[in-house]
Amino acid sequence: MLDIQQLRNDLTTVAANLARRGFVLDTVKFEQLEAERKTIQTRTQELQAQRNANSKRIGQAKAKGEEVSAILAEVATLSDELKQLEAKLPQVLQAMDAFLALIPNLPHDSVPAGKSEADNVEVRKVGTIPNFAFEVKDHVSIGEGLGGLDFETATKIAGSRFSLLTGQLARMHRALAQLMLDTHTEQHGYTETYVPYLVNAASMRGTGQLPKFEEDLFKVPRQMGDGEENFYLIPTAEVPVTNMVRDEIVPLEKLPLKFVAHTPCFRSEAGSYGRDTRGMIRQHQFDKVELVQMVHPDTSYAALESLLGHAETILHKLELPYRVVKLCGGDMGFSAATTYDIEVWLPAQNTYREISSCSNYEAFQARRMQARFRNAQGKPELLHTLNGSGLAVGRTLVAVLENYQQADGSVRVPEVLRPYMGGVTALCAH
RNA sequence: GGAGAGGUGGCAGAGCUGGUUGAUUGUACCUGACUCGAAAUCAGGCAUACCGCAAGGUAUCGGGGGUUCGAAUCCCCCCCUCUCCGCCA
Repeated sequence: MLDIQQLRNDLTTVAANLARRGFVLDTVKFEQLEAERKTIQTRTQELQAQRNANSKRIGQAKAKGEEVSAILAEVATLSDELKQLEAKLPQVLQAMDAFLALIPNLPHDSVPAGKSEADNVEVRKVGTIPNFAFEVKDHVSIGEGLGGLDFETATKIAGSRFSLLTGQLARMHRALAQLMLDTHTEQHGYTETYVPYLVNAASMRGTGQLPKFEEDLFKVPRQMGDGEENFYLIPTAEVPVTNMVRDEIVPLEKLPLKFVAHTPCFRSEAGSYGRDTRGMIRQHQFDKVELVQMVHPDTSYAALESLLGHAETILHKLELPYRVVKLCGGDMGFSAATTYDIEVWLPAQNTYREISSCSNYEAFQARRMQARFRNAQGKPELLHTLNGSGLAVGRTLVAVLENYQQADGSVRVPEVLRPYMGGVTALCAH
């Protein structure tokens, strides 16, 4: 959610900035809503003031035992118009709210111009792309060859876009998550958290998934008293973790807050039919270790760089080649002001694929959530929120399988992972 | 699932026989006085959002609806928390 003051004060600049990410702001509609709101609100408050004053007089008169019917008659003349306006005002305010809720965040000045993935800017390349003296296989062939990756059975159990890991692959998957959690808690100062995987609509609104992206979410209907309300399966741990501070005022000395959570993520992947249908790149369910920070506004860009570094550390440790790209305006997510993607090298695809996305949301989420801190002057002020994958566990497994594959179909276990896998040095078919 | 208690400002905690109560008080916090300095003490300030150049106004006492000229206070529905019983990984 953008600051409505900013829209009121400098609509053309806001519109121009939003255009940088390919969003066309309907300024006419905004001004219409704003004008309507203003007249109705002003008039309503005027009438309310009159009514309140009269009511007060009635109270005082009654206390003295005086006659009040004259004042009552006076109040009665207000009530019709007031009732109408009081009914209308919330409608206008809601319309404005709905309008604001669909406006994406303003891109930071440093965000490159561009429309799509193709316009993203490479920040750095790290590691050496491996040369294979044999024909590389993709993770599906490798996994099925090893016997631990079974899409057929997953499809029987659930459907397409699910996977089933068994034995040594399941263990490696777990080992990767452990490595990530241990690294972030022990070396990067994050607090480990265990969170709900089903959340309410208010939380989804807080981080920006609702109202605009409901079709991307899995919904779980739930009987609530007379009506029905939904639970939503989390598409990322960002949602429950960031919402920890919703409607909170964090004491200044507690900042920055840094949390890490390992959770499954559920995405309906509506609209991505036909994309990445082979393998475990794009699934309805996948595990991710997520880094979340809530920080003082002055430090959020420094925090973004360090958070990005924390995610990169995992790839260093696993010795996987990757690159960092800065997303252009047109490729950024709805709520982000700046996003870096980390893309890992996948030999079978002969390209880099996203394995992490690290963003600074500035106050965009905090404003929706009313997540604040008490500043040095003692006044509540909006926090800045950030998050990034550190990393997507399933895709990391894919990257390890493909980058560490050997001619005989076995897969070497990265050095750092071995302590988490009982000292096993290679995965072999048996 | 059954029975009861409760949800008020950063925190604690009044008010709840409807009227000058946006809300007593304590505490925390800020400013000033005193002090070499601090503590203690004293004086003042101290919720949020919105409208307004300002004066000032409006809204908000878990959420929603209702009664009323007027609701933190009365009525209805819902959510949440706590205690006891039952059930259960």
